[in-house]
Amino acid sequence: MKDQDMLTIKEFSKLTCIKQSKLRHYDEVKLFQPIKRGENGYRYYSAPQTIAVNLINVMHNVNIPIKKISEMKKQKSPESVLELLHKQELELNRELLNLHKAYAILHTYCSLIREGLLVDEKAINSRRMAAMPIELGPANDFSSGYFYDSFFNFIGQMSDRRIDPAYPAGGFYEDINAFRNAPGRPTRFFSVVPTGRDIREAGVYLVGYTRGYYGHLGDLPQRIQTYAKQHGFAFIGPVYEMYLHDEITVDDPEMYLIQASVQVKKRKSR
Amino acid sequence: MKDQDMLTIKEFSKLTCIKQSKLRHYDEVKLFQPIKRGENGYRYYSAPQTIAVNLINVMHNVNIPIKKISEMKKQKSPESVLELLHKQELELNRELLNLHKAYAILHTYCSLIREGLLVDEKAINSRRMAAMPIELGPANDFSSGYFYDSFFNFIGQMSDRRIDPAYPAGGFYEDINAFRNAPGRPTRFFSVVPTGRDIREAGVYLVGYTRGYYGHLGDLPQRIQTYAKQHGFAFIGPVYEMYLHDEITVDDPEMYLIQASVQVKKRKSR
DNA sequence: TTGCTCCTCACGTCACGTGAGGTGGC
DNA sequence: TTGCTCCTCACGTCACGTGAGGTGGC
Repeated sequence: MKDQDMLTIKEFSKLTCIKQSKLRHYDEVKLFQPIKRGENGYRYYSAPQTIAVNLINVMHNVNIPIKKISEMKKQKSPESVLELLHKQELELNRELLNLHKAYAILHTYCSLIREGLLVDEKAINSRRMAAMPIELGPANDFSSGYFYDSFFNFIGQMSDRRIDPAYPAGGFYEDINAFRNAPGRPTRFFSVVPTGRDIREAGVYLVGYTRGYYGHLGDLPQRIQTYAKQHGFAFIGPVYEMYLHDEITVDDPEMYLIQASVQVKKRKSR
Repeated sequence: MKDQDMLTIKEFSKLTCIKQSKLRHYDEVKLFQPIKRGENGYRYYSAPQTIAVNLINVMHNVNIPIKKISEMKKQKSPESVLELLHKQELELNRELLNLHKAYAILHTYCSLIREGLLVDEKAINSRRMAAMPIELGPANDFSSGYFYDSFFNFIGQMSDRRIDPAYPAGGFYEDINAFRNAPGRPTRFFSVVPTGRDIREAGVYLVGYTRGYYGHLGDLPQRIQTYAKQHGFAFIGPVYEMYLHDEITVDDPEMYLIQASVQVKKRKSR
């Protein structure tokens, strides 16, 4: 016989939006149990239990392991529950920061890929670019003959500075000469990270593209220089090398899409 | 023989901060594989692989299932990757909102519990209270004789208004008479939710406490009235009933900590 | 030889989800 | 009897983590 005050698992599930299988599991591991079992084994829940199970479910949804929540229920006291909840508040804050970071990483990748899709890769062109925060790594030293020593050194430094290695990386050449003399061997590496302490200034840039494997810039430096000469541009400051499409988005390593950008000004006409 | 350019699983794991067991698992399910296997079965990774695995790991950390990421790698093209990443951006946004909500819920509970710990439960006292956002439910109808019908109706309404049922609930009495005449049978229920459209106004309140099960207010209404009379307070507006400690924090149902608050003003002395 | 790293099973674990097969009340 | 709900196994799954037992290079 069902009591007026009692709810079957179906009713309780509907009221709390928690699946029956989850409620049975909660019962089995003693995280949250019905107040009564019928003679036929039926689970019966009471109305006020919705309050408790809702909070338990929230805690569980934010990845507090069942064992921790169970402990809380055993050590039930305002002080201990407060302590656990407060810890979880702090933990949640950390998680939120992590998710924001992950969001920024995905967003940055999206921007690069999208830009790559819009590009006319044959042409050099000049255009205004907005400022872009980056984080510059240490000066590279390729004397070991092993390119990736420098790259690993860069990754290590970024890690020391608490910058996630998943942010897209690029190459920084201190000026057009460095770029022309050793394309693919940047003066430094940089991360494209919103919280970066450095910046690619806003301004008018010459922007060119090429396809090729990491560091294989082909004739891009020459094409940029020729264009500048023909159109009366003088170079200002560093050259930035970025991979709009790389092994994430393209199968053939020779088809990665590389962008080089360098700030320019109009040469005074005589 | 190890190639100069190649990294063992240990080195690669250290560089990427991904555990060896995780890398082996990624290999097994073909999510991410070393570029080469030695004759002895050793896994060898290349330096540029750190870039790809970092993004994969980020995606995986934000709960994109391995199968989805694998699909992406099979259907590799800028357009399809962009689509997936963009979808995940939106998904992440939803998740962030959920976590913020969970944070708000935990935070609200912490506040209530903490307040309960500081309380002198015997005494009535008057003090300034800050404004508190709440969301009022529909008017209760207890004529069915079954108390929880009203409560379920309230929960249903909150759910319709997209308010998480895990926020602490309380009772709202339209005035002191409703409170005195039917303690435990509030005019409405309310949720303590930061985004609530209603408000418990800032002002001077008489605040009293009692211990008991949900709705068992004992002599609290009388104690509040007596205090008001003795100290020359007149009541303004509704009475709010809240559970600072409930089944989450206290074992014995008779020891739940109930708070009642009602705004007052000084009666003019004659 | 000792230490260190690597390997492959195989099994454990966590929190359920999913049938299969059977019961019980209107 | 039909439909619906409930139950208990038992097994599957997902993403690893954890040994056990063995190999291979300096």
